Amino acid sequence: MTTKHRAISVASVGFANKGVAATSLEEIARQLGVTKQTVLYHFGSKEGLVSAVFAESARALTAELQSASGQSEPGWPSIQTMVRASFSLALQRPELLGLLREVSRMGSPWSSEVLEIFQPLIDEAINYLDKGMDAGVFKRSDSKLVLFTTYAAITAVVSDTEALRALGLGLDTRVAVRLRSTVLSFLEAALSPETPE
Amino acid sequence: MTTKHRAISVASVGFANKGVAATSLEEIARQLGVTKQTVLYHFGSKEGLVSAVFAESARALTAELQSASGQSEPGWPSIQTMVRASFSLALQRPELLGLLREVSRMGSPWSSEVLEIFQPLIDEAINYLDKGMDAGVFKRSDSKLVLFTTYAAITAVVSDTEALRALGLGLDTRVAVRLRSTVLSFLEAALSPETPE
DNA sequence: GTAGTCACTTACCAAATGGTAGAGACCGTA
DNA sequence: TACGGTCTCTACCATTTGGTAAGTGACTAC
Repeated sequence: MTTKHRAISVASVGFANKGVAATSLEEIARQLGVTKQTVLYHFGSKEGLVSAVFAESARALTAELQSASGQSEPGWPSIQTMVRASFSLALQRPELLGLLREVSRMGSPWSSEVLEIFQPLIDEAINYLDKGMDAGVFKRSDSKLVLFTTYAAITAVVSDTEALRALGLGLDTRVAVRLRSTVLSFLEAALSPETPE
Repeated sequence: MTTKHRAISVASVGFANKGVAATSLEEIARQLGVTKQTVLYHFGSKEGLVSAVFAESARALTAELQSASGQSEPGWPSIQTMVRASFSLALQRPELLGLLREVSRMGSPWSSEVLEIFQPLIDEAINYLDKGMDAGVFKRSDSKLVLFTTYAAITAVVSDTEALRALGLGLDTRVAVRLRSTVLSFLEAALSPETPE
């Protein structure tokens, strides 16, 4: 892997965990085993590195979710598939969701730049839900806020780890599976037209 | 209001919105109309200011929620009361929830210091839910993760405003009410023993 | 063999940051 | 009037930050 690629990878983790402002070029360079100037050589400026990190992460994240979205039938099973994909992403590449949250943050200077990459995926999701509701496959509900709540719960599991710890839980596979069940129950209650029981 | 109090108030907003690292003493002082040294005089160091902000905010937040928790009967109505109180807090003092999330963040240096203030409130909530489940007032479910999901949804509304914007929503009263309904439906589905309908 | 490019270095620099030292203004008390 | 305490200021300081300039070695094309 080239230094440039490694730099993006290392910076992703730093930016996601501590935030962009609190992650210095020197710190990133040290982890790479090169000098700060080498990082600047590859990206021109810190802003250049930040853009590269966000662009690459957004690309990877959409690719991952996009590939999951085409895999199963419309209706409840495909929702399960998407949620499962999101949670396995949360465990395997937590920094992707961490960065998503960093950019979703109030007043983030990169939000417009990055979120427009996600716009198609978001629109697709909302459309999918709304059409499902029109067709009677899903119960009528507030699709945007159902999506937002799901987003919040999933990103929280990688970002709000201290809150999890305060509940006596750590971020591991078992907890992730339990939260996945909770989220799926929420979605089932919000979307399932029959009352199962 | 004294300069010290105003400093805490101004710093709260900065820390909640941009993060502690990205909010400088000079910036805070400028908003107060004093010099940086005046701020340092009152708190000794930036770390001192940070501690004061977190301590004061944690105190205000617990007080607010504590007072709501004693107001209504055990069971479903009291959950409604708590959720309503949280949402009105989100609209009226968003920085309190923003700071809570800042401290819940992975690897936050202040988490232990602050979250232990919340520990009694958290324990009380979990206990409340578990007892309700034992008594059959609530459906048996994963109380900790139900609480965590609710926390995630509520804090997201003040912190992930860019994500809300990407959904075509802004943070206003109407959206907050809609999200509150969504959260309450989730809780009702997770906790209500009878299947209403 | 030499010109050129790529990846990286050392040597600096200006600005911003948190922090210290000391002095002046105000205020109640003796 | 003098005194101690509180609050704020000006004047510095050391460190860290992102960034520039210039150079070195390796590898390639002609």
